[in-house]
Amino acid sequence: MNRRQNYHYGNLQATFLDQACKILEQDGLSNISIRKISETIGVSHTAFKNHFNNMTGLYTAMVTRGYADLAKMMKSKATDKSNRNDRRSAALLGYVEFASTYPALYELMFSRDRFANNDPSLMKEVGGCFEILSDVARELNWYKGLPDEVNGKSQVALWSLVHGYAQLVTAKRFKKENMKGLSITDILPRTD
Amino acid sequence: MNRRQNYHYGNLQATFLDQACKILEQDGLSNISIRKISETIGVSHTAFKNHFNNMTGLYTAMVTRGYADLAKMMKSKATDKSNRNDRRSAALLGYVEFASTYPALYELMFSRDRFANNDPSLMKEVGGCFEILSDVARELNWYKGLPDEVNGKSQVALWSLVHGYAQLVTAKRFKKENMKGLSITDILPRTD
DNA sequence: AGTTGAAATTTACACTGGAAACATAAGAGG
DNA sequence: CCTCTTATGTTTCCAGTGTAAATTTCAACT
Repeated sequence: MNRRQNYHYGNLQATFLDQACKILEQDGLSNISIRKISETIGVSHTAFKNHFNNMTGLYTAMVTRGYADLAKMMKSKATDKSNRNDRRSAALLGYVEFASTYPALYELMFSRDRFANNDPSLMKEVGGCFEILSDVARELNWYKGLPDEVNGKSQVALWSLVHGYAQLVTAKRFKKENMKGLSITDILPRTD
Repeated sequence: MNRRQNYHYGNLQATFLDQACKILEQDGLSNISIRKISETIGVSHTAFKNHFNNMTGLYTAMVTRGYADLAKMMKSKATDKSNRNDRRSAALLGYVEFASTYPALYELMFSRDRFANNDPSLMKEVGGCFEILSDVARELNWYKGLPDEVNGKSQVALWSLVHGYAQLVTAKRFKKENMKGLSITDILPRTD
């Protein structure tokens, strides 16, 4: 592994994916480039084509891993909590922390024309995140009058709220005086 | 105006801005290019430098106009409504309609490293949008226990909800069966 | 040992944004 | 009317981008 005496590299796929995510956060979504990534690894700028077909393919892989990590972040924050209330708070805090830690990747994950939206493994990871949020939404039990299983209002509302909050915070769109000590759990509608 | 017999164009600034927004929606945020815009206008690809210094300058102008139009859209939908309840619903529906009509511009408006976040005229327009939403939030009167003027919880919550909803809808992240006949006004928390 | 196929390189190309020097037009002031 | 100045476009050039095609390397299998 990783010897690279002369030619072949050894697991370039994983290395490239790692480095791509690193440079993405360093330089921002609009300044990332394949040649830069390749150069820092020490490999020709066309080597990635064997592993990711395209720039689109690379982006798709990055986004896929992003959603997987997002799900992990939500779960890991929730594991050591004892009661339900703390668990769902933890999941939401994990969501926002992910976006704050990897803002450029988060921006990529919700960009419109860079990656393959219909990629099967990506759809699976997105579904995983949606499941977690759906569980939280079910526990929150908004819109008591209607069965959530039918229309999914709560899921839509919760994901909208947490995604909007996460992106607006990372984009610094809120005034400072409005954000003092505020967190995502503070703006959830009351459930009583 | 617009004669362009030989050299000078005549209000190239406005023309360039219009065409840039048009091509942005046609080709998507990651496929826009100055040369393409200039070519369709019939002008050299460096002519825009006199009006917008940079690509960043052009993006900043586009985003500024985007926020201005967003405010207009919210206001125009609300004018012909008689009661307060309909007016705030209309503003929110206008917000979502803007994002749905100009999804690429909306994506640009919330991107992180393309335009000058601290541009004065941009900040003014952003402030205008925030004001409208703040008014709606005040009328919604969530979090009755606390004075909204102090901590701005309602403002943060409302903008998070409507922005998240708008972007997730335009990015087609929700399952179809969850969206049947659903609109932004349906997922507002109850105020009773 | 020879063959085969995956993995990486080299080369070439069309496209991008930007800098710099130049060309043109319009207006101001004599 | 003439010059000077300034704004506005053009030309030319350059570094940097992603991608396609041909080529080279190397590991693994018969």
